[in-house]
Amino acid sequence: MASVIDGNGGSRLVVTELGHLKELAMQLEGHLGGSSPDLCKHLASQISSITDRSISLLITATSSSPHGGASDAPPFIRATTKKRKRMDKKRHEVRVGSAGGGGGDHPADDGYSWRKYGQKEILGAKHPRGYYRCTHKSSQGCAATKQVQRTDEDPAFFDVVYLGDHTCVQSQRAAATAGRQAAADAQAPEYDANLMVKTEGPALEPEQQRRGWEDAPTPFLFSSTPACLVPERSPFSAPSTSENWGVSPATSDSNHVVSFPPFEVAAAAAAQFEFEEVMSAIDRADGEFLEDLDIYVSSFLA
DNA sequence: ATTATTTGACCGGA
DNA sequence: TCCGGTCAAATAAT
Repeated sequence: MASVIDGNGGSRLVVTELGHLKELAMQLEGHLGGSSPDLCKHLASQISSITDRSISLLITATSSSPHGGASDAPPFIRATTKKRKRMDKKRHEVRVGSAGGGGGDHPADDGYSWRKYGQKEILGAKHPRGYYRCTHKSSQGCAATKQVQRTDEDPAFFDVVYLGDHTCVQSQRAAATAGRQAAADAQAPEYDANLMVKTEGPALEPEQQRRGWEDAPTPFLFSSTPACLVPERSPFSAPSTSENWGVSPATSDSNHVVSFPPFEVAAAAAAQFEFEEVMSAIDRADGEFLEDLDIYVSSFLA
């Protein structure tokens, strides 16, 4: 495969960059639990900028096609579309309390900016399901999507299902930043967040699935100190101070509910999810993706 | 003016 | 044909 790709300077560069990306990601993984959050941040930002570069390389390579022009879809796009269709999108399900802890009609903010594009009554469910996509879908082609549905049992809780990848670089930063800000701004004395996280990653290799805090059997409830969920552990969020998410050890026996800002939890979950996405995308990159790229490039040289 | 939400239409898969 | 996901025109918000 390298033979054909080598024929095109731009594509070869992308391949190099992807290799670099994977190397950095593995370094990052190695340092994740470690004692150097600054190094992690540095690695993460490097990954981010290299990804940007690769994307723009690909875009220019695709738009300045010698044949056909921009009118009809290139074979590369067609091939990938087919494959994307075949493979299941990753699904990440979270049960989270409503914003403000009370009976608000929105779930706790997860730091990403979403745009609602639909709502449906769901058979057998008491509440409609809202459909949201990333605000940067048009500007950056971000494919991330989420579905929000009020729980049947308790109207104070929502089931949020995240589908697909966040490819918008800026928003993951914004997630962490806005998150800390929101948590700091909110002076509501107490949130009740009953949180459940379930991740299914059909696109992941088995060996990749046991990485991070999602090792725990899923779904699961946090009934004590959520040490496995503190933001520090997530590669894309900066450390937050303890007063931002004070844990109340005194759990009302009602249901082992832990009190802490739902945002921090949602943001941490989102960041972890994001990291999984990046890792699997990178791993896919040197296999399937490069295969597609090779097909695409071949079509121009044939 | 632009950007977001609402809501019935539309479409594809089971 | 039914269900659920998305589109898009109308409408609201900023």
